[in-house]
Amino acid sequence: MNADGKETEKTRIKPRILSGFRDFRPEVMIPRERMIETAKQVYRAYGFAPIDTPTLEYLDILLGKGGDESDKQMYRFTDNGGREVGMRFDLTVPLARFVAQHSNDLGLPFKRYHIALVWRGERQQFGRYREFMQCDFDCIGSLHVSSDIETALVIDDLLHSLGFDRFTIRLNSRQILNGILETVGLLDKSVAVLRSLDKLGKVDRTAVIEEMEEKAGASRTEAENILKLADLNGSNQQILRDLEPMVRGNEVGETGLARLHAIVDGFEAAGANGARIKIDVSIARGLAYYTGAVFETVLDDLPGIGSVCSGGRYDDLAGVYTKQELPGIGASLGLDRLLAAQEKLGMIPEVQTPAQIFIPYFDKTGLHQYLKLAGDLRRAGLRVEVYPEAKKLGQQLKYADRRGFVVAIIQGRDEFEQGVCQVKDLRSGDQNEVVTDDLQVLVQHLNDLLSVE
RNA sequence: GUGGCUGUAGCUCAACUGGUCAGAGCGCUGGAUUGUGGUUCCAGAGGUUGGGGGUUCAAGUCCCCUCAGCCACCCCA
Repeated sequence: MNADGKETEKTRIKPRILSGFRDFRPEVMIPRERMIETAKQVYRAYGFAPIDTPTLEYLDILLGKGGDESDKQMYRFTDNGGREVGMRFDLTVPLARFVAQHSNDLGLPFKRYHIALVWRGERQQFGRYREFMQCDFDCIGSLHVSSDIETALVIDDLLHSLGFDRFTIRLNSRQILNGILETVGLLDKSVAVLRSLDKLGKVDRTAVIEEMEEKAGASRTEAENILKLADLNGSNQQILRDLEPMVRGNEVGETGLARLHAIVDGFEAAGANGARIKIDVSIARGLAYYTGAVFETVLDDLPGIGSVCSGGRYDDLAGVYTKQELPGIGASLGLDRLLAAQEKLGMIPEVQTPAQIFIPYFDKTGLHQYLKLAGDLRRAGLRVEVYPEAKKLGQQLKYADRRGFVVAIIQGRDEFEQGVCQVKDLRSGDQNEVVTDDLQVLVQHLNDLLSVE
């Protein structure tokens, strides 16, 4: 303000953020952190160990690993030292570099999880952003189908632990697809063919055939033969039976079929719900490096959001970085898509505070006692906030209510004199007087209240 | 990256064919005799109509550019 009482002329920068990038307020960050924490717990439960890698890598490390598209979508620039660098667009390529660089120290098989941001210069859409978080888990160094089964189990476990009940893990095998393409004579066009095949869910049959003719140079008969795959229907066992004649005599195809069988059987044998996994021969996954099983997970209630957890097996993760052959399998949880889904499905409670217990700063002279009580309760494992000002009690309770605190502990002059406190359940409004000289009693009472959902 | 639709207070929206059109509800802040929230009542703050330019006597309302959001393609978490 100047002498006239008017605001001084000043060039203000309008606060704004880049398209496709986001700010996170507490009410979205709280469920976000919870989801990350849940994913970590699941990964750890299977023995996956955490790693991290730089967001920036030398450009040649990243280029050409995920196909032309990922090259195009990659954020890249020349750094201040004149180096060509890129921001990672997934966590698999950095993993490859990481394992190639440290394989001597890591030992195989190596199981890791990696939760971090990745960047893709793509148009934003619902559930799709330019900066988003991936939660990868991979097992490097084993060819055994056991890790394929485990991958399916982890996906199942993840979705379950995140509170989703209605979802389908779609399973397919690149080996089967390649086997069939080989017998048809289109193996060299596999990428284009599979890309078209992948669209079957969205586009109609004739459009897919036309695209195969156009982009992959397939004949109409060849295209139609491939599309027979999509006609396969029914139970997993039924599809497996139907596939058998289609791959017979082709080594790759037969191997793929046998492995698919083993995954389905192993999934159920481990105690998971077999109905949750569904062989779908039309899913191919765009990524070029998959060579075996491929997974894709769709929420039954929100299929439009796309896959929320996908991955697959690759023979040679790090061939461009090292002579050592490193086969592996893994998948990536789409945290941002799942959060968008939870939001849309009303699975996210509106809470703006991570604390449960609220202590109003009620009696002006009681600050030390409030702080002491809060400290005691925190040491007992509770999350507690003391209001920072001695405002009117009603206003403080209003604040607590809005933020979503569960319990308020009210103490004024009377309570201090009597050695008690009022424990108020902010959801029901019920209030009980509890003695404060025995902390255990109070903590027990609070835990009882908090355990009620 | 390409194409389409949209853009008014923090949020959801209103304002006839360009002319008191800058509003409502919710939210927010404060109050309704000094120890109790989520109900009610009162008051207040808050927008140069995303930004810039143009047409016009006059634009939120028409045109262009730009930014952002949504949708489709591409691709994918």
